[in-house]
Amino acid sequence: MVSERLTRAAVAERALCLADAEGLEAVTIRRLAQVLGVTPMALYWHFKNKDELLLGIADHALSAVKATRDPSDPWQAQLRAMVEALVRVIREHPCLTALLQVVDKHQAASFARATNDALALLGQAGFGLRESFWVASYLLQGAVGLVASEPDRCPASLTGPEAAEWRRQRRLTMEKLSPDEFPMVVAFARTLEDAPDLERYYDLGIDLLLAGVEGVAKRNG
Amino acid sequence: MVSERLTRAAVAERALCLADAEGLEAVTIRRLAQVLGVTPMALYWHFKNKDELLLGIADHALSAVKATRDPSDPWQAQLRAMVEALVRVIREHPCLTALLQVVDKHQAASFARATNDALALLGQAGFGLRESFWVASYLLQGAVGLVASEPDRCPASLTGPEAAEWRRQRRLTMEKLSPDEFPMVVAFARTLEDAPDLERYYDLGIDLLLAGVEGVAKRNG
DNA sequence: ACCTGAACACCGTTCAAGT
DNA sequence: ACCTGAACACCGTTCAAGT
Repeated sequence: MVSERLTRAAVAERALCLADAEGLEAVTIRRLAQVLGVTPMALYWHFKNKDELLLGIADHALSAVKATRDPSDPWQAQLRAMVEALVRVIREHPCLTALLQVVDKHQAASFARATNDALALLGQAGFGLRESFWVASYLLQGAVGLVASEPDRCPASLTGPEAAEWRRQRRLTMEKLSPDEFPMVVAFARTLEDAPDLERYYDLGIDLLLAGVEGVAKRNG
Repeated sequence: MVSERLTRAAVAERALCLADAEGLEAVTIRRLAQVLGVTPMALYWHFKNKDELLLGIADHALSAVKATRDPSDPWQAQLRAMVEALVRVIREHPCLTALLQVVDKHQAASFARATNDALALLGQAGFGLRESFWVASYLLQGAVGLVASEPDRCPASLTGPEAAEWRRQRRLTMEKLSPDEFPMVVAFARTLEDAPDLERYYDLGIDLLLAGVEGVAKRNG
């Protein structure tokens, strides 16, 4: 690998690619150093330890969250635009699902930015500060959960044919369950033959998240 | 440690305790073997590898999910009872938040049981099979997310005083953000002085989850 | 059937040293 | 300021061997 001068940003960018391609567990100090054409210990100059490196990757990835929303729109529409922007970025960088569970997100500037916008909007919706923060967490976790539970998602480390086999095995284990004990699951397994409509999945998911906020907001206001 | 004869269940139980007390990362084959008073390789007789061990722990913990619900109640009430039962168990075993992200849940019998019940109920609510499964995923991820984002939650590895210091540091980093750029976050940080009302947090969270399902169901029906 | 001992290829991290 | 080399205490896992 080419070994130019390292930068925090360059290291984070490479690590992000590696994590999206092969899963977060592929991002080891030693492996990443090898990809960067450098000694493992070189990374410790730019990041205090592995936790800080992971935080740097998350911060780097989350900085791409940009909601195009019209401040004159009602808060519901603006909130939806924010959630859609968030889901879009997490779909582009699936390693964020693992990353956001592992790192202390509140230390990332890009996360503070998004939280701040959400808090402002939820204030308009009639929530107090504490409630707003809880609702914002619900939305973030929901967005992460949607991508993590995306139909047919398999470990990032698998190649194309391996992934197909993985899905087949998954369907088979569900189909082989006792039809007396688990009739609904067995019936559902049969629907897995056809590829799922991902856009419908995400539309429903985002609807669920926002309908939750709107339902609770109405009750409050 | 006492070294009686090992069982799959006994190993899973011990591992669950260790994971809840010190975090899932404390559950290594070697560490667990030491706690059980046995050689690391002994565990490989009962579990094919570490993934299967983690699945066993999750299955063991999830088997405690028992919703007391009245079949004559409307589906909304029954669904709420199920979500409440799920949240209760995850709160009792916080390592489930990490565990359920890592393992292939659909291979766990106790998970199939809960999924089957949820699918039946969501059918009553007017959802098709595929949609029901997506909604069930939303609820599961939501329950996990609620516990994972519980206010003031800190790494399980920290002891009492360490946890307090961790929370103090966390509040300080948020308070020190630029009040011009992040006014809402800085204002929120000040509310962190008082201990949060966890029951209000979980009530709101569960309301959000169910309001989402009810809102989308109404639109469909 | 159930468990051990030794070995292998990995980790993250520290510390002294080089330029 | 930026990076290297050697070393330490950890991992999961295999394989042959013991009872």
